[in-house]
Amino acid sequence: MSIDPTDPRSSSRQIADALREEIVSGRIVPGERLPSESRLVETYGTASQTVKQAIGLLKAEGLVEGRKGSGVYVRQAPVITRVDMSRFSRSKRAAGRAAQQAEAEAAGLSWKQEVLHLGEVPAPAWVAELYAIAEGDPVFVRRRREWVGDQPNQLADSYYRPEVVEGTAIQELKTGPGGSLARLEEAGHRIVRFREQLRTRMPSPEEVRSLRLAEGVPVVRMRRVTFAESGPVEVFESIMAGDRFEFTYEFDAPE
Amino acid sequence: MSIDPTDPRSSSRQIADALREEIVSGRIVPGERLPSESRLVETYGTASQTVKQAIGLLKAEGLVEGRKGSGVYVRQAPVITRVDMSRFSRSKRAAGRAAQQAEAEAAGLSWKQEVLHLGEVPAPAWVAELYAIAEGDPVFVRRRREWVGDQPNQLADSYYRPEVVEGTAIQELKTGPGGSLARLEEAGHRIVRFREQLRTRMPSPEEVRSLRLAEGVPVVRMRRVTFAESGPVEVFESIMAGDRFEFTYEFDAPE
DNA sequence: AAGTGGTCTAGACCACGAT
DNA sequence: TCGTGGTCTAGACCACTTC
Repeated sequence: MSIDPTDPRSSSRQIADALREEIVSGRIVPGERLPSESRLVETYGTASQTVKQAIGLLKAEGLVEGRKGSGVYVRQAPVITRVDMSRFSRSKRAAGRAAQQAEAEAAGLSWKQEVLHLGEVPAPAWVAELYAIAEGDPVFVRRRREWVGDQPNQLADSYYRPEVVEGTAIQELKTGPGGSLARLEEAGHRIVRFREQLRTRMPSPEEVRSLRLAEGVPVVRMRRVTFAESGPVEVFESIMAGDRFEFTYEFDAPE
Repeated sequence: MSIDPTDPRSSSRQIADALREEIVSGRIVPGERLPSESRLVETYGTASQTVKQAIGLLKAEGLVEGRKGSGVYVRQAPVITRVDMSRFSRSKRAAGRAAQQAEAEAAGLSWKQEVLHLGEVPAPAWVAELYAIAEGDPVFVRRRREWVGDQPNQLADSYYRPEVVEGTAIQELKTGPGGSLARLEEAGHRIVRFREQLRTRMPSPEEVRSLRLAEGVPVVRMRRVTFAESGPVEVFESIMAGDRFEFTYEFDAPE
């Protein structure tokens, strides 16, 4: 229970490893407090900075989180939103409320979308490419933040060609029953196909703030293209809290 | 170009934000060195620890990496492996070499798999559930590490029911042309469907070592079930370097 | 040999939470 | 009021790279 100077691992690493072992073995359970910094300084006989660094390693792994004035706690597993292909089914759309909303409410959690921006912006390069327009050409964007319970879950941007959303509720605060896809279909764009692309990375400080991310939590960037028979009708990008989503895709063996 | 004590941001945060701005604006390009710590101490008039902490923030974001004895450098964008559903196509399998290998070599990079373990192990709970056997029942596992160029890319485990792989090359170091799926089909298990599940999180220290991950790089955990008509014939789990993969799925609009 | 980042010491002060 | 983590100071030593 003390630092071994012959160990090739640094002191802070030895302390971090010992604490991690306490956590993964279940001796300190999620929600429980770690020994206080001063306690750990006594235990290991190092400077307080060394203990702080050890705890910093565990924070960066997403294992613990500090609450100032209170202590360092083992993080609880968050509620996970399971995302799969069925969320776009026409039948769910017909049922009115958005699939994600129904899912959250079934789990006893509230669900809401907060509209952050609504209007025309210059098309980013990747959006322009998909719509075969020039970068900077005007596109209509719906930018919103989704909440599940009292936590922001994702920052989502939907881009449309202006002529496609002209006169539809997609330009309004509320898109109405069935959401934007229902409105697109009403406007004659029969939805036939989706393409989703996923990446992960650490968040920017701005994203940390906006999604209230704990330290050591990555984000997923999802980009989606929604195709009607005529071509892409919706281009979507979302930054999602990496610890609150799981993605499932199922497909037949291709020839 | 100095610390503003009236700014609500901490000193280290102000320094980190200033350096990040230099990076995202392109004034310091990928591969280039940040000003040295002592230089930054002069510039900002803080203690060296404060500069170290600022740089620590940028490391945790995956923006920069330290090379000891040399400096702190802006990270280069790594080579990205694009993973999509076509990698399982029967025609590619028939062509012999694994799809990922062909892709890497087309990009001028070597590709190899290093077999880490081969043999029976007690089934983890999630594997047992998929195979409808008891946790701890024996399953045959192929554990390997995949390299693209000189970098390890993923740690992959494939689990099989022992009677399925009995007498096949799946039990050997080399599974032969077309890989394990080709062998399963030869053994009469016609592959009909796949289900993939993705999550992201920060890596354990063990994973950092094994995948040679830089600080601030998350991992993706992919789980896959491969179905024959009779049911699951391969259960797969991979820990993938989050900065070296992009996942694409395409599917028809479900009813 | 000089410069670099990585780690550590031994303190200090502050804002905040719990009591 | 006291304990807590978060931030900072002003150094030190080491391993390593570069020259």
